[in-house]
Amino acid sequence: MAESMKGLKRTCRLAELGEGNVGQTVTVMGWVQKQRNKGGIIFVDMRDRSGILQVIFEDGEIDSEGFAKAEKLRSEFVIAVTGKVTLRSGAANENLKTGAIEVRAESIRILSESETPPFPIEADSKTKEELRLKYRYLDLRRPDLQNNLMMRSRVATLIRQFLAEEGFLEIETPMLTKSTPEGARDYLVPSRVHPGNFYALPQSPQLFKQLLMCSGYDRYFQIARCFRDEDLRADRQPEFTQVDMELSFVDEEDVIDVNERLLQKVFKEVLDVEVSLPMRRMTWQEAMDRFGSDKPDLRFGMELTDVSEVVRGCGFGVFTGALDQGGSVRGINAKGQGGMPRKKIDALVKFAKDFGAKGLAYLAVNEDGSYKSSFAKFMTEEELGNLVDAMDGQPGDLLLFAADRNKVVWDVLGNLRLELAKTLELIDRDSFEFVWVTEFPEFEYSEEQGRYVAMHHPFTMPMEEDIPLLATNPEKVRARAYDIVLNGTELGGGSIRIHQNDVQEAMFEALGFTKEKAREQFGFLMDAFQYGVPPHAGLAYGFDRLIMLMAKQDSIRDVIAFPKVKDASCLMTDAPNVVDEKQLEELCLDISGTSEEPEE
RNA sequence: GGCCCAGUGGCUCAGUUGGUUAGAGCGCCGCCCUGUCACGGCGGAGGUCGAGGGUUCGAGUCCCUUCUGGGUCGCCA
Repeated sequence: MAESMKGLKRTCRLAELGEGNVGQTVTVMGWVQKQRNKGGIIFVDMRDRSGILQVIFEDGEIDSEGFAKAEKLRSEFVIAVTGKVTLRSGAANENLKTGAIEVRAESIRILSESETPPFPIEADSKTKEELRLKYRYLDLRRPDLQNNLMMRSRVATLIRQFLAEEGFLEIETPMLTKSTPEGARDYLVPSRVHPGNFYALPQSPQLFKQLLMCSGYDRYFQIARCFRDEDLRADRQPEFTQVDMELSFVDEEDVIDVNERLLQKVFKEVLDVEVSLPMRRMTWQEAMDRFGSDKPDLRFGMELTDVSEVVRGCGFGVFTGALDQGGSVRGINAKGQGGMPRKKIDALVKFAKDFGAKGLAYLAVNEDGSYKSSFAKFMTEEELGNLVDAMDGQPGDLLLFAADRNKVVWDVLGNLRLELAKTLELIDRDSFEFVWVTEFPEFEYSEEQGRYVAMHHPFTMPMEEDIPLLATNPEKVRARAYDIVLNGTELGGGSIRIHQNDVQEAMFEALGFTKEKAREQFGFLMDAFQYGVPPHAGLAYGFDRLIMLMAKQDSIRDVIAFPKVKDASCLMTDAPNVVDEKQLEELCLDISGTSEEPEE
């Protein structure tokens, strides 16, 4: 039986009470975490988003009707209790923020009863995510998710506050916009008024924010929802949130400066973590050479070493073959892992193959200075010695080598480095290592499309000295693009934008766009640039990833209220789902070719 | 689309070389208990072993297919 809360007003949240409130009469409301009935005395732990508070019902102190209600309380009932805050006469509970006090109930109302929940509502849940997502509204009651979402709100507020103080304007851009086939797949929305035509949900507000610069808004930001119809990962959802910004009359240093101060403030105020400025920077080339990744995790070492010159001309065909093809031979030194059993090494080889390696050469330096190696027989003692020296191999070390095209070598060793760090527990979970990665390549070659595609996007300004290479040597062009990387995760990225027509045309040409195609897709932007465009630049953060890292979670699902699962469906709402025939007719959509329909 | 992992009472798990009636902890239900807070005591209910097929005298266990969820590669300008 649900009672009304008429005439009652909640005094405060549960865990906002403390020893300073002793003696006050309060009215508290919340969920029953746990009822402990000792016979003539009943303890009830109440829970809300602030925490836990113990309420005590003592026979005689509360009337018999009230005591009877307390007896029937079960987990997740919603109750209102009026009573006096007192110091506990029994032992304090040191595990509880409110552990020194309790509320002695004088009256109680059961505002809502509850079925037994399908899984316990508690921190550090061991329940399968599948079930928790089906009952997400219950999962969201758990303290860890509540803390994550409260942190998320706090960070969003701080970002708004900081950027407003820095002169940024928060401006919204459309959700229903135009499909741009470059990049990720779009989510499409059929138009009823224009049968056969589609809006696209934005992959990012990129073009609109550049137009806002054209319109003179100077400094814009938005906490924007973005959509990409690609497969999910632990850190990828089909809809996600960007902190998106764009600035006029600035260069890299201006963008980096304001963002470093933003991150410093957020980490200080939310986590009490001091981020020292300026943050480290490295070029893309350096990041790849040293860490095999454009988002290096700097919490540990184990850097890559290029041994191409050391092994050139040696007897091992795998090494020399890679060099002959224009590739490289690089290695990492797993310090002290020389005793790694063969089985584990084989697992590493398999791991490497998953990233495109044809194999993984290894050499263990035994304690007596001899070698155990998959390739020693192909090389002379001297060649081996030089190689081990180049890798700083000491007795007890395990040296791992990849030989292939640079891209494969980086990919393999970069991932191997992360894998080893994880299994060898080299990573300090409490440290936050920021780094700006700069001077990305402007293009990468797409085998699938048989042309160069923009690594960032087609409006990214090339480095001035590389502009002449656009037409002749696109793969050598470096972009004025920068990523902010935290602990091996790409937190955000941005670039200086092209604001000159001739450069933009050269870009489109390098990308294989015809004038017509460029006009068709980006005509409005090109037109806008005819009417006075300020030099501008910007950056966008993956907000979910930022919160995930700050909250020390492994998946952005843990910092998103209602996330989707791997196949982009929602276990709670069952979206996406079939729609009425009538809706399809209005949209002139014929789905008879699909086979997803239930059979019977 | 490929590869890997998982699926056994409400939850988390155990279950041997295939062999009686599939177990445990927590939760749930009932009774008892006036200082508990992982409360305690006594009693009890609750299982198509994800689904389908196959091998076998016999399948939770072996084989095939499939579903669900997770990780990852491809993909994600």
